[in-house]
Amino acid sequence: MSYTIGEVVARTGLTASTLRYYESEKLLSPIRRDAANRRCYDKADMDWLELITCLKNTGMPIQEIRRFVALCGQGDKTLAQRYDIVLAHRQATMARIAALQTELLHIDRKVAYYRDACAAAKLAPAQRAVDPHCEGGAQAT
Amino acid sequence: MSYTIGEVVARTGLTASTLRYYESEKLLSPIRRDAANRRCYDKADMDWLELITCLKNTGMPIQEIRRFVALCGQGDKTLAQRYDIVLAHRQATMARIAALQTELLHIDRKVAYYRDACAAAKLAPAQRAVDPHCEGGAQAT
DNA sequence: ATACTGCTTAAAGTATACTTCAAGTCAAGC
DNA sequence: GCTTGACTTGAAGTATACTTTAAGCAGTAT
Repeated sequence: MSYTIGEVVARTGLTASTLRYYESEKLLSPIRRDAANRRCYDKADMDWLELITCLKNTGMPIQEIRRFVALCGQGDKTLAQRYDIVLAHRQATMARIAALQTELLHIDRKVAYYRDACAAAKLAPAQRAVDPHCEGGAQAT
Repeated sequence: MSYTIGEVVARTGLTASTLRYYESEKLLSPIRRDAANRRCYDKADMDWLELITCLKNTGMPIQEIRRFVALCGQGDKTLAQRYDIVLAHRQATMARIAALQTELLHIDRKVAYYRDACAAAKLAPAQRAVDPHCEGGAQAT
């Protein structure tokens, strides 16, 4: 069983151009073709796509994904290298999550600030200074 | 008390070019200059930089940061709009964290797979098939 | 005086990741 | 037979976010 590029578009949300681009960039091995030279994506291709999407979504650049995929094509002698890559990528992803959580606290403070400021503005309209480039007089940044 | 662009570079880790770029893109209001036309960043500028960096790090595009900053310069009449922006951005950031955590599970499985595969390869070297573009025969993607 | 360091500008260049375009092929439906 | 729609290609174009370049100025060290 296999899928046309249109079906893969429908299933993955990627565009056909992106799928061809990934193939041209060797993120995917050359996709099998039917008699009319149209791409036939099989289950294994879909699995690769899912992995590529995961790595891409977690911030791995195309170049490094390509490097990883290339190592996968070279057999068991590259297992250790691939292990190093996924391990480092897990660390990077955890670090990214932790960083976002820290930044989220900053954003939370902004949300609280504006919630209060909006409430105050409704109670006392036109009572506040207009300070160019600053959200208010005594703001906690 | 204020800082030269070099001091800001040292404190923030941004480059001088980036600082000038942010100013030219109106993410910062025009920075005050000394007698020799050199930029003097004051505490308020540093606070803005921190906020901009937070928004940028959490994936807000320059264009939207500029829009937010512009609203900040228009006084209390834009408080509600600014509240909407930071609220939406908090949602987006939480969604991003959740998505990363889901992807992390996928990566964790890869790490476990390679850990085992490396161990197995050491015990039984050269016993495994070389399958182009696939990490092994019975792999759980 | 001169060289050096740190800053200034506008404009052009770069990296990443696609996206769009133009022209063409193929199979199916009318 | 002819149109339509989904696909094909290589090449050029786009968006974002900077970075680099070239030329020059101000203040300090020798």
